[in-house]
Amino acid sequence: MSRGAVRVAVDIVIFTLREGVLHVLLIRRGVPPFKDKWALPGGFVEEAESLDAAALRELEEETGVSDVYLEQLYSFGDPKRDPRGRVLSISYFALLSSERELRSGTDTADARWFPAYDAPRLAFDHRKILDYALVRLRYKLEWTTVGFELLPKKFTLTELQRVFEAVLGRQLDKRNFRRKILKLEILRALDERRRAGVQRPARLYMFSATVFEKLRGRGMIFPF
Amino acid sequence: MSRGAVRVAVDIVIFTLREGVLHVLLIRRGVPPFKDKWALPGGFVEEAESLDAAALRELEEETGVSDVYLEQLYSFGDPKRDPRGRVLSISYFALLSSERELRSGTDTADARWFPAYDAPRLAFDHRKILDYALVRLRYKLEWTTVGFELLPKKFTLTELQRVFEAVLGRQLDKRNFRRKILKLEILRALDERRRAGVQRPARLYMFSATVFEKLRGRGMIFPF
DNA sequence: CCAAAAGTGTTGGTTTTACACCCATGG
DNA sequence: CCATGGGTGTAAAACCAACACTTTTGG
Repeated sequence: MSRGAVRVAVDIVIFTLREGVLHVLLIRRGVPPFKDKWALPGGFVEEAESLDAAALRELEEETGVSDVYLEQLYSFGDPKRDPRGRVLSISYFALLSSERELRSGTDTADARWFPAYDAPRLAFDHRKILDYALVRLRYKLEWTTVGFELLPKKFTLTELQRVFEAVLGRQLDKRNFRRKILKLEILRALDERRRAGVQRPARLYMFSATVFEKLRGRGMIFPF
Repeated sequence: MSRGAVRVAVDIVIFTLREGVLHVLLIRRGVPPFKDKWALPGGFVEEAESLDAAALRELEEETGVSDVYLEQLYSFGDPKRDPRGRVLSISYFALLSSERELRSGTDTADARWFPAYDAPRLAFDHRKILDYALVRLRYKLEWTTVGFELLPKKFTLTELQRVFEAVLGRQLDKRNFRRKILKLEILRALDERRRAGVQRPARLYMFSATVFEKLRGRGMIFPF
């Protein structure tokens, strides 16, 4: 093995919202090391594959979805992080909108959604990776538009507020939240409403990507 | 070569301030590929070395300094980014305080400081790395205390303002800047003054790390 | 007394926070 | 008519941006 030659894996922190709670997808390892322990989904980077491509491929393999929000997080390179030998982990985080239906095989005994703020012990240094992803997600939520990635295309303002609350872990004032979001002018109010039970139907909105650049100009998009 | 085995390099964007202008250290490559072209300092990660340790080692080799601000930036893994074969680049950025004296050998024909916003063509994908580092530095400057890393321990408010102006690339209002910085309560005013020419001597300040946690609590420290 | 940079306050506009009630709907 | 979540405004405080003159020093 020549100088600097190591194996490179991608590990993905896949977030979604279920019943208003932020969840993360974990896989139960079938082989040592850490057999039967929960771990982040991931795998080795192939020969001629970019890191992003490897992350997308793993994501597709685990969940059956493509075309999702995916962003590189951090690279973990402690020589002892994997007992099998030197494995570099390039971590990513992904956001799945809650409407997405995942391949069967997700959410079985060996692949389950866990509340992100209440995950079990994890293999390797995956706890560190998860914590890092949570920090990043919280910050990006407030400074970028990633929040929308956790929702279906059409959503109500209350649903959007629930996303913010689930990620930030605190309650927000309904009036202030709405004022702030609407002032950004990044939502398109639709003529549709959603009947969601016995109460007054809520207006639906869409994220309006055409004004994305507006925000960038105002320094509101965080370029990481 | 087993699946996923690649060589791993660290490349470091080393910033400093010279005469009020943000500079970056570049190395002229002595061997192919890109012989005689300017490139970011860097090198391969050793067998049993963490990524951070590799970056620190390279930094020390190039500049002779240790104990500097260093932070991982991003990992670039395009399979074609290095014509010699697959080389993953873990990029870092470092901030050197302007008082630091560097090893001789820095700032020679083969290692030179260039204005960061006016660097020559770079080898590999190093231009992308540099651009990324500049974006990151600008953001961190406004949301964290990294700005102090570019200054000596004791500095005047005007010097601090020059750092902000050099990085952000725009003029700031002296009164507003001072008010804002002082309100953070992260500076300790010293009893010393600096005589810097014919004019009125300026009060010296130190960064007061003991109040760092205050800022964190107020969400003012950006955790990347 | 001149040149040079240090130092210092006010005002108007915008943003943020805290806070409570009526509305539309289905059962 | 009741239960449920949808929807709306206002006032006080904090924050931000624009703006100009006096002070201290050395020569």
